[in-house]
Order: sequence, then C-alpha cells, then structure tokens
Amino acid sequence: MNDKVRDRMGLTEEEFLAQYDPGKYERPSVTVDMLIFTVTDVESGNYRKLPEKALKLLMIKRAEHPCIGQWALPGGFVKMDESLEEAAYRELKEETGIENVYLEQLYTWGDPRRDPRTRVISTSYLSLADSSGLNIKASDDADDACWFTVTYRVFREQKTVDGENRAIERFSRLTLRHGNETLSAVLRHTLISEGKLGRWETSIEDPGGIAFDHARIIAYGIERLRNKVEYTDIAFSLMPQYFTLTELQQVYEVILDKELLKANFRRKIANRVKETNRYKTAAGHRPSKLYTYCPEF
Amino acid sequence: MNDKVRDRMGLTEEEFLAQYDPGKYERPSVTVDMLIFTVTDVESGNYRKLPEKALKLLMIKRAEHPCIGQWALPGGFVKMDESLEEAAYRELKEETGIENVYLEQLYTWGDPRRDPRTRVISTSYLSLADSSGLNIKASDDADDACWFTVTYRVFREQKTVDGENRAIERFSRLTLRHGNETLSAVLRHTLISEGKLGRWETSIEDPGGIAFDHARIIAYGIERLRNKVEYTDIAFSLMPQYFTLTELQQVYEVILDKELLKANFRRKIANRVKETNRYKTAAGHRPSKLYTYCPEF
DNA sequence: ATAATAGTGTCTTTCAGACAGTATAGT
DNA sequence: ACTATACTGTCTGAAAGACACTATTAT
Repeated sequence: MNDKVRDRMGLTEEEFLAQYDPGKYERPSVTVDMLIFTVTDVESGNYRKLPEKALKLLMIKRAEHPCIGQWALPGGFVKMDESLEEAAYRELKEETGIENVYLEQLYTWGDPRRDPRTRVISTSYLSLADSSGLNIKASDDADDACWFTVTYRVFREQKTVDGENRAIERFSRLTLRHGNETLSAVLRHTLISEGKLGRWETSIEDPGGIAFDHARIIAYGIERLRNKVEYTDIAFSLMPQYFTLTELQQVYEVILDKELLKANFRRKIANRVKETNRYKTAAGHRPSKLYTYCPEF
Repeated sequence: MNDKVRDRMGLTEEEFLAQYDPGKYERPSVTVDMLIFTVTDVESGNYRKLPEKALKLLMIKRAEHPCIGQWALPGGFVKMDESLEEAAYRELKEETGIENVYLEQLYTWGDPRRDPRTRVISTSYLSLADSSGLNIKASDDADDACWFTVTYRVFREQKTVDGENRAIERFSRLTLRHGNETLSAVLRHTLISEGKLGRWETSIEDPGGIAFDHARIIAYGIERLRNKVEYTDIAFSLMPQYFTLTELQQVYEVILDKELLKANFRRKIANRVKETNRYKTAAGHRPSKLYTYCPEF
C-alpha cells in the first residue's frame, strides 16, 4: 500500500528501511522482573487444627554486582527476538520449571538511575502458581532461590487538611521472611494534589536489604493482586484442582490480609465453584467437600 | 554497604561498574505512545437542544516512513536521561501545550516485529484533558495533527461450548472520524482456555489505516478508560472547573457508550461534587446549577 | 463426650436500576 | 402556552455485612 509512496528524501518505504541505521541513538537495556506468588500451608502443632496459609514470593540471591548478596526478583534481559511475554515465560520456566500459569503484565519501571550499571528499563510481570505443582527446584536449591513469606501493611497514616489543600502521607512495611532471614522494607506513599485529581506517589524509604527498586515493585504487585482478587477469579490460579471452600477462603484471606465471614464468602463464590462427590477426610473433625473451579455460569 | 564485597572475579562494586560495558548486548529502542483523550461539544442545529458530546483522540499523520501518510498516536523515543513519565509529559506538552493533566501508564508493547525499522518497545500512556483548556495548536495545525471522534463497540460475538471446553470470539470495531476522513479498524478478541483461567487475546483483524499496532493500543486504552470511569474520579479530569450535572453525565455516557438514568447518576456522584451558586443560563429552557469537583468527603 | 471444623438460614443495611413525578427559563 | 431541560421522590430487587444456628467426624 505504501510501497510506492516516497518521503521527503525521495525514498520508498523499502529503500528507507534498507538505509535505516538503528545504531544512531543510544538505547536502554530492557529486562523483565517476575513476581511469582504462591500460597502454601504452614503446619501447626495441633493435630486437630487446620494448617494456616502463607503468601510466598520467589526471590533470588544476587551472585553478581550490583547489589551482590542482596535478594532480588527473578528476571533477566529481554532477547532481541522474543516478545516481553516470551521473556517472562522463559524466566518463569527457568526459575520454577512450571508452565501454563497465570501471567499478567504489571508495570514498566523506567527511572534512568534505577540500575547503576546502565539505563535499564524493566517490565514487571505478576505470576500466580498453585504450590502443589511447583518444582522443588526453586524451593530447595542451595540458598540462591527461596520462597519468602510476604506481609505488606500500612502502619502509619497522616491526613493533613490545610484550607483547600489536603495531603495524605502513608507508610507501609513490606516484610519478607524465610527461615531466620528477614527483609523489611519501608515505603512512603504521598498524595500529591497537583491538577484536579490527586495522584499517589510512592518512594522507597528503606529498601531493607531488597535489591534495586524491587521493594516498590513488590508492593505494587501486592496492591494489584489485592485489587484483582476482589473482582476476578485469579485466586483460583493459586488453587489445586480439588480444594475445600475453607482452603479457598484462606487464600482470599491471606491475600487480602483480613478475615472474612464464612457464610458470606461462600455465597459470593458459589457460582464460581462446582461441587464434587469427593471429600477431604481431615483430622479430628467433620470432613469437608471438595470443589473445582467452574468459570462463569 | 556492598563497597567491600567482591564478586567471583575479585572486583568490588565500584571496580565492577568501572569496567562494565553496556555495549555488549544489542538493545531495543524504547518509545512512549500517547493516548490523549478529551470530550468536546457537537453542535446541534436546534437552538433549544443541548449540544451532544463526543469523545476525541489526538492522532498525528505520519510524515516519515514507515507507515507514511497513515495516522498514528503521538509519541517518540525516550531519551537516555529521562524517565518514561518525563518522556510522556514532554510529548504531551509538545503536542497539546498543556501541563498538569491526568496521566497514567497503560501497557508496554513488546512484540519484536511491531515496527519494521528495528526492535521498538513502546510504553503507552493514557492522558485526559479538559477541552476548554486545550491549545488550538493540535486542533488546527495544518492537517498533521487532528482530534478524531472515537467509537469502539463489539459488533459480533460467538460463544462455542464444546463439552468441557468453551470458547468465545468477539469482534469489535474502532472508528476514528475527523471531517470526511474515517479510519475503521477491526479487532478480534479470543478467549484462550489454557491453564485454569481463560485468557483474552486480542489481534488486529484490519488496521483500517491506523499505523503500526496503534489500533490495538487505542482499543486497550478505551477499555481501561471505561473500567476506570466506573470506580474512580478520572472523568473529572475531562471537565472544566464549573460544569452542570447534565454535562458530567454526558461525559460518562460518551465514555461508557450507553445512556444513564438521570436520578440514579446524580445520586451516585452526589458526594464527589459541590454545588455553587452560579447558573448556566442555557437556551430555551430552565437554567441549571453549576458544580465543582470535590474530592473524597 | 469433645474439639474443631463443615455448612446453612436469615436479618439488616446499602445501593443500583427503573420510573414517575414536579419545576422553570426562553421563545 | 409550549418545549426542552432541571431536578426530586420512591419502589424494587440484588448484594454485602453481621451473626446465630445446626451437622459431623476422629480421637
């Protein structure tokens, strides 16, 4: 269609592309960073009590400069012939050995100084995996890749009203725990009142041993996860094929970081879920029915 | 903190950074693409009728290869020392002359072949501007930058249920109109049932004269806009300081592409809005009160 | 029997949707 | 007077939150 159209240099598209020099401008590096979440059981001592659940995030101990020795999100450079999604899937498989899991693009981080080596632009991906299908690879492999228990909570909030202007400042703590290793980052969220709408701005107050700007990326990912779990079915990608409704509720609770009322929860997810005739014969109490995910109606 | 830690080559972080060669790998180009929306009046002939509203999107006619002569989103290369947001703000100001408008990162498009020149990764931004504050610059400047009226609607849907597997295929048409120029792209949305959850995949069936993959980016942006208008206050960034509730409702209607009931709409936005004692004396009928945006409570 | 969980019934409040009604400037 | 819009009141049904109740297994 444009084959015959010539530009102001008198070139056709074909001729233009043949002479195009991609090396004319300096270019940034592009990476993907993976937030790979799962939910696992935390055994309790009591034989009668059900195990609690914990939200886990896969982190890698950096063996190279920069941030050597610190914990970072898994990820890597995007190759020239693969799309961002392909790079994300590749990283996911390299780290966990799993395929066919939930994967969603989160955000692209482009501050020119976020990496001391060179300009690195990073697109982060959120991935959710059922822990029963997880390769042991990442969970036990020496100590360079570990599943950390995640908590993320606001611990201080300040509202200032000054005539027409209002300001809100909020501090939250992101804690990652694995064995006796604890990483504890602090983030500061500020409501900027420029223009008509307010705009939230987040900065890292204390990275707490988490490499680069990854504390902020993780916080962003958890916020997205909490939002989406309320109005989509993503929680089911953290479940095995058969599960009890209590287990499903625990997954919601551990993501939202709040308790839910059983009766209401069951009403809400009733049509997302299909009864089977299997039972989970638990310890010390009435067995519970197993369900499967049933999309839509 | 890591000053003294040495890697397996025996280098400190400082030494490592000094010898780091960023030119080792080939790198993609990175651009930003801007979706700049506004809502304007469409005059009707009748002196008594209120003007209708139309959703407008700023497009640029490409003067260079590739896609020469086609209409594209405004945008450009990200400079090495500016963040993505800074690049987006710069483009916004260059194209419209406005500052302090709503700006939100949308998505990053990374298909290796989306640009025939070289590998170009593009981060798209959604921006909303009040048309009363718009510089004429972009609206009348020859014919290389125009505000197009946008419509985006599903026109065919097919559901297939095949035992356990279900498939949904949906076709939508994106139409951009300016004067007697009409661009009409067709997009195909498919529900892929891989893994547990379904995943929607969108492809361009017919670009309809819109450059690169921009038809898809625009569609994505409109979907985001429609979602967010329901649960956030972004619609107010399309309003002037003083507006009537009917005008506000028209903005919601033109974004959502459906009519709303007046009484219900007013109830819903009641606490987002503050009455003033001004009136808009319209033609041929009862004047209406002017309101202002009033964030939160 | 008891501990601990499984699972249900129902009240209240809130809110979205639908619709009918009254009010008022400008020609 | 009439037209087109401004603005309000209220009914309905759906859904969210709170809470009390019954049922069932392993030890």
